[in-house]
Amino acid sequence: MTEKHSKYASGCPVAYALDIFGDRWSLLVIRDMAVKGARTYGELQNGWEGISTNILAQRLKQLEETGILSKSKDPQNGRSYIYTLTPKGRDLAPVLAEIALWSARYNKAGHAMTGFSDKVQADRNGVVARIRAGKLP
Amino acid sequence: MTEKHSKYASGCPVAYALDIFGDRWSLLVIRDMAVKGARTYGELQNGWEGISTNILAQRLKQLEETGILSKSKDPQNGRSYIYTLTPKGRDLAPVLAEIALWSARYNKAGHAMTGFSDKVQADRNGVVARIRAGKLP
DNA sequence: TTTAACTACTTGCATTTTGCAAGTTGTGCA
DNA sequence: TGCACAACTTGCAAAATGCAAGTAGTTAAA
Repeated sequence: MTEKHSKYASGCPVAYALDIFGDRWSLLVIRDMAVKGARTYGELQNGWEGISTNILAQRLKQLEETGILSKSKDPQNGRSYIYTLTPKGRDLAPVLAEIALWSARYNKAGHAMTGFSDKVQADRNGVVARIRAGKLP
Repeated sequence: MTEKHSKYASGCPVAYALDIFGDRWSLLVIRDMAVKGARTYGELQNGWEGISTNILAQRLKQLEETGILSKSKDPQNGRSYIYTLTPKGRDLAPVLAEIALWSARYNKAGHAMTGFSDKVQADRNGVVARIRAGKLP
């Protein structure tokens, strides 16, 4: 990471948020943790389409620095770490939910993965509440 | 533009959305149009912190291609064009609103600009409805 | 108790994207 | 006819990204 983020801070709430997750991968990392329950580096890396390992490491570091997630040693497995969303990270649930609703409306092509869109369409508030509580949607 | 978007399409709704506005500037362009009523190239360029002119042109083109906005000649001024959000673009209002709510909660530093956060906090659904209707929040 | 395998990264380098400054095109106005 | 405005385009340097390979600490097997 060369920059410390917040190059563009302007006081605008949208700009503040985009400073933190306004890139290609950050929200996907958050989604994988919130929606799919990914907790380790390996789960995040092999979870999907394919983020480069160096970019994943960089994003995890940034997201930790900005308080979206925290990192701790796995008590069960000494060679593994566990990444967990903080309340600040889990509170992005409504953002994920609204994005999913929007995509469900306009992406007529296949909606695959976890059926997250379906869940949100069926019970948006329940999904948000569960993620906020640290549970799977 | 070198890429035609959708490099990462995976069927996931979040990934679909990020293909369209998952970068540093797209959502800020949409915000300026939806929240601040920006309609011309010049208004978008001088609106804020400073997007490069070539990047702005590229983003407008991509957003037009993906159906978020449309471009037409200004009947009042032959040397100007008018950019307008489509329904697909205006339907991003809930995403903007939730981002603003999240930022209002976690960005203790100054919230400036239009007071969008305040409006959303006071009347989220009203703000969303007005943007969806093509009006200012 | 060496050896292999796992897990989480780093490093180097080529490619792509971004940002900045300057230039171009097509009106409209004096 | 000349100048200014509005919307871009172009060229190039800087930064971010992607890919492949390598490193470090830990565990588990031989």
